[in-house]
Amino acid sequence: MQKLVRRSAARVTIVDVAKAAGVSPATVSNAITGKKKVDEATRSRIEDAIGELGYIPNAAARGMRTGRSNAIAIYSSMPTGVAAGASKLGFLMEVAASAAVTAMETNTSLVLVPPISDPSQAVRSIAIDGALLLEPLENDPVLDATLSRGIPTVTIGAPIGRECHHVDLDYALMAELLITHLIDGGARSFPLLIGKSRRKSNIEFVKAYARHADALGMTPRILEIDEAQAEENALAAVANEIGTGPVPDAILVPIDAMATGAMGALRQAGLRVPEDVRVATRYDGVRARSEDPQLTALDLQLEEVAKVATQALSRLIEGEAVEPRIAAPKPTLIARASSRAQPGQCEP
Amino acid sequence: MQKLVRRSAARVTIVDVAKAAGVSPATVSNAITGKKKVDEATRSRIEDAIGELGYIPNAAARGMRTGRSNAIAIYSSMPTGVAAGASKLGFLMEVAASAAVTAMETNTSLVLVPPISDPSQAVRSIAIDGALLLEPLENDPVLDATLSRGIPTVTIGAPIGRECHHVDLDYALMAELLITHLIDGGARSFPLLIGKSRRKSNIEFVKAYARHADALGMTPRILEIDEAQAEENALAAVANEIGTGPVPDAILVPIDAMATGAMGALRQAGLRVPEDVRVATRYDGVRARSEDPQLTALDLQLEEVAKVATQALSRLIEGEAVEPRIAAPKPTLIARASSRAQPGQCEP
DNA sequence: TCATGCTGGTAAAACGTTTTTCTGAAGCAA
DNA sequence: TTGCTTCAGAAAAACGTTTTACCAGCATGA
Repeated sequence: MQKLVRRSAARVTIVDVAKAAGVSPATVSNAITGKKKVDEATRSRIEDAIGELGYIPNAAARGMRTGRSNAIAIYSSMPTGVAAGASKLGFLMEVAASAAVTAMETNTSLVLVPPISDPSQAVRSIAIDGALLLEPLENDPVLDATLSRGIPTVTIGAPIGRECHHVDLDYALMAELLITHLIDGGARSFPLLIGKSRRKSNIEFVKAYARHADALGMTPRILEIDEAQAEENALAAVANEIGTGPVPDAILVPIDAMATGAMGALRQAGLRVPEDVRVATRYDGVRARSEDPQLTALDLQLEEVAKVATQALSRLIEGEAVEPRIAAPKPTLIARASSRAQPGQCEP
Repeated sequence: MQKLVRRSAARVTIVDVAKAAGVSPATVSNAITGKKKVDEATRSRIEDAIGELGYIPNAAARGMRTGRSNAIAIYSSMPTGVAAGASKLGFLMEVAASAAVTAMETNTSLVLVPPISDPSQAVRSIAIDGALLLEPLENDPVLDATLSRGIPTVTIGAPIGRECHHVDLDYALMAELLITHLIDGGARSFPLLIGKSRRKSNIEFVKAYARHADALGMTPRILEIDEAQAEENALAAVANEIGTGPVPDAILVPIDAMATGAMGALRQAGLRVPEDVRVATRYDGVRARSEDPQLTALDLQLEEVAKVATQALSRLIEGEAVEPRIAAPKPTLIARASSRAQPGQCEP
């Protein structure tokens, strides 16, 4: 079995090109970057030489001189239990895909930083011009790291207790859409399963839920779950909820990994969805769609969200003035079988 | 509305640290990288100084000197119609997620290169030590670019007509699993919808299909579709197929975007799945799971595939000898409603 | 005593660009 | 002629590391 061997490609540098074209390296640089005018004749000689020799600028050297890397990173401080999950897809990857496409428009590449290990470590020693950060925590360590290093940062979802450019996801509206949908369908007694970490999304959902519960005269049941083992913990919490009190007529469970767990608990208890209990979640990912029945969720327009975030980051990197708050597109409801209204449940 | 302003963080360099610790920059470098022994006392002085000053090595400068960037890129030459699609997820992102996690284990970050625009351009001017490439084409331009630059490359799925390290996805087995599943369920007349690009996956599926058709005495119907508009083209092709000939009892459509199109065509024709026509696809992504009924597909174990690919690339970058062919984990069938056997279809 | 080797360290070169500063030539007006 | 400006380009500095070559001191062994 033959081994392939690595070619040790005696690198061709800008001085090789300069020699071949009979000019100085500075002129070659100017011809390439277009920062200074070079004569048409010399430019074409240079371009010929470049083609001839197959010259490719050394990105590291360029980056060292200019202080730019033409790369941005995307981070999530969500534990892998949520961010990854069954097929490692989800929120982070969906945003990343769109961000990568948008970044490429300004000749920037996107570095994917998986949500593991020491985040401040992950920020060090990666050459990036800026960072996108998903759903920051209060005192988010990644945000600490990027901001203290002076790296332009845009968070997706507002940060808590500090200033940072962010795309302001309208969590209040998300909660409103889901809660009124459940109520409109007849739900009168439904708990909220939510992450216990201090994130804007969790906080806003709790707030909206509490408000509606109050207006409805419903005893609020807020089950706060550790996101690290989202699915298992949610399953246990729902099983416990069902076992101890009256069976709820619906469950609001924004985080999709927890929704999977909740569905599991309902199945185990022999409860039918949506006939006995109706379920709604927030993120319309692979989990929501592959449940049986499929879960009602929101179209968060993540593609657009990622796009505006990336564009804002781009401008920030260029040193342009950017409003700290960037509006996000409005989410819309995707009603699916899991929350279909049940006849006879509709009166208050 | 207040504007946030970028801090111009007067960078602290290795010579600042050296001065503070009363040693030379070389010694600081040695202390950090551990490449040469430095006395315990001096090392701790250096570490104190680093902490004090908040020194962070400049990745670009380091990269320029060492020729390493500690980053790998992942490319796909699939057109966006397939690689991206409805929610921009899929094959590429699933592999990317796992690759990112694996890469991080060797302190390497992963650069996500979206499948757009000029691929050879995308390879230039990104500082990477190696590349992963999904399902290469014959004469793949990305592969041309990386190999000609001497960038260590591992493809996922074998390349065609040239040598390159690759994880050898067992397309023949994939085809076998799906085809025998359909046949075992009673299918006797089913076309193959496949991409027309020259990729190992397409070629192997055609080969296996032809072989089975021959053994079965079935007239082979191979519909080759342009992957660029996969969903629309597949819909049209299936609509045409149904309209012109006898209605098939199944459809084999490996590429998930095409499966979505096929399902659409069947719906429009008023044909039921699986009662009238049974459907099976290959990649078990969001498309397969969100169809109604959900599509039979394969568990390709992409997480593991990405892991072994990334590890092999890692070794390649380190200059270790790596076998050109890396075995992939075996795919398994995930039978779902879309291909459920129909009573009365089982006799030949 | 001398050669030898080890240890912990330094000075300086090197990496490949971009940027700053400088220069010579040409053009033009007074 | 002189002085001033513009232009295309060159020389050299600079970016922040790592690496190479070297050195002084000290121990070791013959």
